[in-house]
Amino acid sequence: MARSTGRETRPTLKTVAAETGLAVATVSRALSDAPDIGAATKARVREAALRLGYRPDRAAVRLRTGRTQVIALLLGAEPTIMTQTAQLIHAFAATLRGTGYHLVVTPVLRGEDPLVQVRYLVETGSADAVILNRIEPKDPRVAYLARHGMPFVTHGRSDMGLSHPWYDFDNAAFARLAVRALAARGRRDLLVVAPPLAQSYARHILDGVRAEAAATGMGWAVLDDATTDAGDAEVEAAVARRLAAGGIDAVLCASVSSALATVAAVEGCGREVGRDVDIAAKEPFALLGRFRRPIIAVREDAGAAGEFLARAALDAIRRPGGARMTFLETPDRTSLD
Amino acid sequence: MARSTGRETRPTLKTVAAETGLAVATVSRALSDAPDIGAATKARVREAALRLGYRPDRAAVRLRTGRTQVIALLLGAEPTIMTQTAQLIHAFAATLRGTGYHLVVTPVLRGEDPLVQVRYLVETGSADAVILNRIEPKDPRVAYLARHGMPFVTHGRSDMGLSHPWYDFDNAAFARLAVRALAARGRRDLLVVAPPLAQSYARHILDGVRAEAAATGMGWAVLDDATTDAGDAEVEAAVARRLAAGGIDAVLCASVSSALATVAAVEGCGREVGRDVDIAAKEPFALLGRFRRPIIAVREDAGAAGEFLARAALDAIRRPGGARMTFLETPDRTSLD
DNA sequence: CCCTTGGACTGAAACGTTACAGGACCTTCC
DNA sequence: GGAAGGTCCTGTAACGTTTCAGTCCAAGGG
Repeated sequence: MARSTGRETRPTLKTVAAETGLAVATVSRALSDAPDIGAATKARVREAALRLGYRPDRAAVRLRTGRTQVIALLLGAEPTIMTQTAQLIHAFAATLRGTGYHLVVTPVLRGEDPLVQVRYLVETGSADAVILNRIEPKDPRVAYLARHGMPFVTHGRSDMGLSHPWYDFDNAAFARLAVRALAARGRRDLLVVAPPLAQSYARHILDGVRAEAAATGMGWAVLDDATTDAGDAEVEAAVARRLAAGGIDAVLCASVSSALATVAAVEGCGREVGRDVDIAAKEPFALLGRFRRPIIAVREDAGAAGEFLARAALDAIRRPGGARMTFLETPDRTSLD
Repeated sequence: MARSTGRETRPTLKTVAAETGLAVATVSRALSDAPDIGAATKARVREAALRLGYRPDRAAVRLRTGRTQVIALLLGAEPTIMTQTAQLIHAFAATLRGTGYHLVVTPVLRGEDPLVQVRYLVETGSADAVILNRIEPKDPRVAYLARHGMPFVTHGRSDMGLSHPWYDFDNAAFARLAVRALAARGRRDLLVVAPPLAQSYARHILDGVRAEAAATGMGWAVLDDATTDAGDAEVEAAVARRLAAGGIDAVLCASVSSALATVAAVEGCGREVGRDVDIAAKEPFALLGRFRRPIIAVREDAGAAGEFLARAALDAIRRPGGARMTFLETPDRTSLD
């Protein structure tokens, strides 16, 4: 029974102008709180706008001012476990509610040049700011966006010496917590399953491990770079080799998937998680930690990242030049679940 | 060193018109392949547009035509495990790439009237179509969108007798697969941990259980509605009570979180998963299945949902009235991992 | 030879805003 | 009394499209 009610046109500035007997320009300036409009007039206009249910037309504003009121979030091609992403998107969008900004999400297609998205955004000017969800070691998108003066914020810190707001999980703190927990269980020989060392976050993990290992007297070794970049099967095989070689009673994993691969490796060698070997891992939900509790889980709060990045993006838009000089500190939300 | 290069204005219809010596209107009509433009002219215009890198201004198109080129995805308040959501968003956005449509994501804020989002979208006309990610039993948003003639598509089927495209995981097939697998392991007495029966998908699960239980001679019971709607702790307690009462050797769970709660309950009673009790659950990743393999996991492919919903939304936009009459069938992507 | 027909193109208006250059009108001050 | 300066408001011109109503010209029919 959805009947379209003929003349059901939504109110514009013109409607409000007619209602108040003022000029369209006056109404516009009154609503944007311009200095040269009388207080009484402003109040009158605001009342009428509210009463009529006036809402500025985004397309018209965008056409006239060039401001898109859009923040674009660029997703990676295909992360293994995507709960962080969902949490991040959710928190990001929630933070944007009520600010007048909309969140547009775009993924990199597999096999696609990662620059096409940012080029599109810059060339068509279809966003006021860009969020790069995950950045690669020498991510060309960072340089491109900086060069073209597009405000942007990254999840993960950039290694390119550019100053822009970023948010990063405190990987060093994660590693310290994990090592401490493993040491508390009496473990003495740690294997670190980290991403390739070229990635800055791998270095932060190692910094944390180094510090806490020294403090607790734990011995440690890192799994070969090449293998950890490959699939879970590679990781499982590599870990199994190390275990077979002996002298390992603890493993620290940077992701849920490598933790699961490690579990498989441990069991493949006929050992038992929690008895012969302890595993510590980073994960977004209390998933591993709840499961029979054999894995020590450190929670990565992607919601905090989303909220932080949203605020940073709004900031970057509002202060086009200056604010981009500030490095924003990583809030330490790391906690042992 | 980001220097703004003075006159760096992007090409418009006017630019192309000047280049080709034609009128702006002609260029516009040529590019939109209107019938009353000569073939030679069209070719000439297209060549020039391509060469100059012309891209229509979305704001201008939107202002003029009312078409927003936006599809809005409405997220629920705060799902427990959000990997499905990420997968869905990813696939959805990927499918939209190259269609000219952008994906805007909005969450319901906690405690907020679920209608405010759809009202906003309808009143400001800021989307051409809406996707409701998860719908409630008598979701008021469905009625609202239908009443206001906004094209929409739902994830999960609606129980309101309205015809619109939807996508749903085949819960009956999931239940059949799960029961069959449990029966194959020699289990005889099943407890079904499902969402409140008012939700249509719970009914589909029970349909599947009923059919396969009859076929395999499995006995079964459903966990109290009220408790499954509550948190994981409630579920754990309720399952523990049932287990203590005896006669249960299998549990079927509709979600990862309830599966984990069930594991906790089983262990809390001093029993062992895989030995005394088998658990089957639905999950988006091969997570539970890989973990020591005590849980029978049925994979829910949210990526397929995202792709399907994106196509359905585009369809609904293109054929405003007609296509909305067709119910779209659920592709059976259910598989045992 | 004129009139119609149709094909190929054009001019101008409109979509809803914002920004710029004024224009009333009232004080204030010399 | 008139100039100067404020305050508060208005008209108009864009922004880049699409669309509607023509215009122009060649071909074809009578």
